[in-house]
Amino acid sequence: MNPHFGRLARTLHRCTDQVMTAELEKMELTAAQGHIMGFLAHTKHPPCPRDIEEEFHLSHPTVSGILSRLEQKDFIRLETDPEDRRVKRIYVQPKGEECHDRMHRVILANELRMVQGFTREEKEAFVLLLSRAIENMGGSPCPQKHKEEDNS
Amino acid sequence: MNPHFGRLARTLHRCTDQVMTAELEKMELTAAQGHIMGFLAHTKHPPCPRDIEEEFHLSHPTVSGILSRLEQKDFIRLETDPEDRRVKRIYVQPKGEECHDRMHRVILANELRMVQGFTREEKEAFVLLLSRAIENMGGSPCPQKHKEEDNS
DNA sequence: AAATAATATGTAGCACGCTACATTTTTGTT
DNA sequence: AACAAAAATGTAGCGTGCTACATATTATTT
Repeated sequence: MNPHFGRLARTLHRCTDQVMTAELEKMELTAAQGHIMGFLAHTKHPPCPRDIEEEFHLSHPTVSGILSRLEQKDFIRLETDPEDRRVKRIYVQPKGEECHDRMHRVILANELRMVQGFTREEKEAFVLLLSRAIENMGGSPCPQKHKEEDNS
Repeated sequence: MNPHFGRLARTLHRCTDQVMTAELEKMELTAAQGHIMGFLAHTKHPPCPRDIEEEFHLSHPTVSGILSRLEQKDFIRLETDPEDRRVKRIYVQPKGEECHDRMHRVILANELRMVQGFTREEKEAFVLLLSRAIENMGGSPCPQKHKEEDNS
């Protein structure tokens, strides 16, 4: 019998995604946008789209789309870096700052809800099993770009 | 410090999805389409789109889209049920039958790959943890309708 | 210095997931 | 029988994910 791990992973993802999106609706944010805003809350130096790609293992067109929607809604502003005119810097706007706290609470609440009733050992096991499964499936969907290796 | 269960679930889903899609490419199928073809291989009575929705916990427009793409590519044929003209019956076409074996092998291979190196206990634990997490997040993204009696 | 490679981003086009609304057909009520 | 509710599917529109190709800028080689 096959336990359909793939299907379980997909279902879990979609459940959390929809719960999250529903809770963020009042903030005019989707789950994907919310996660990125959550990440932006902790960064000191304004990151570039590339940083988001690596943090979330997303392709650059995906990141590009989410960021431009966030910019349209005035959560962030994108500006070309004068130091290196290839990269754009992501500046969180006042509207973005305002939602950081709620954002964080929603993300945390969802994490807690997901492993509700799990013992500490089960949580740890879950993380490990998920990570190993991800590793088995090739790690990251979008290939790591410049991983500097020692080619002697 | 949160272990980002949500992010792990999403990453795992996307990894498996992409691996699967890559392997099915030569069959002109995507992962989503392949899973549905795999399901159709086991059904005796021609199912309706509604059955797919429940089996995979998908919304009906999603199923509708995938099925029409499968029909366009001649893997299946959709026909109105004369008994109840609201429902459509899904008939697997020759082209669909042909790929069942390969389909099955690819799905199985991916399941095995995902839990490669897992002990039997770990696999069982993984299924349980995933299922419990899904349950915590509300079970199924699309609300279960009503269960149907088996009268065949 | 000029050509080439690498890097960051933009755009087009598609699959798939959703909600919301519309349509058709059956079923249930009155 | 007429009307309303339920059920299955269709359609529109959007967000998110991808690949493939294009562009701009910087870094490297020659």
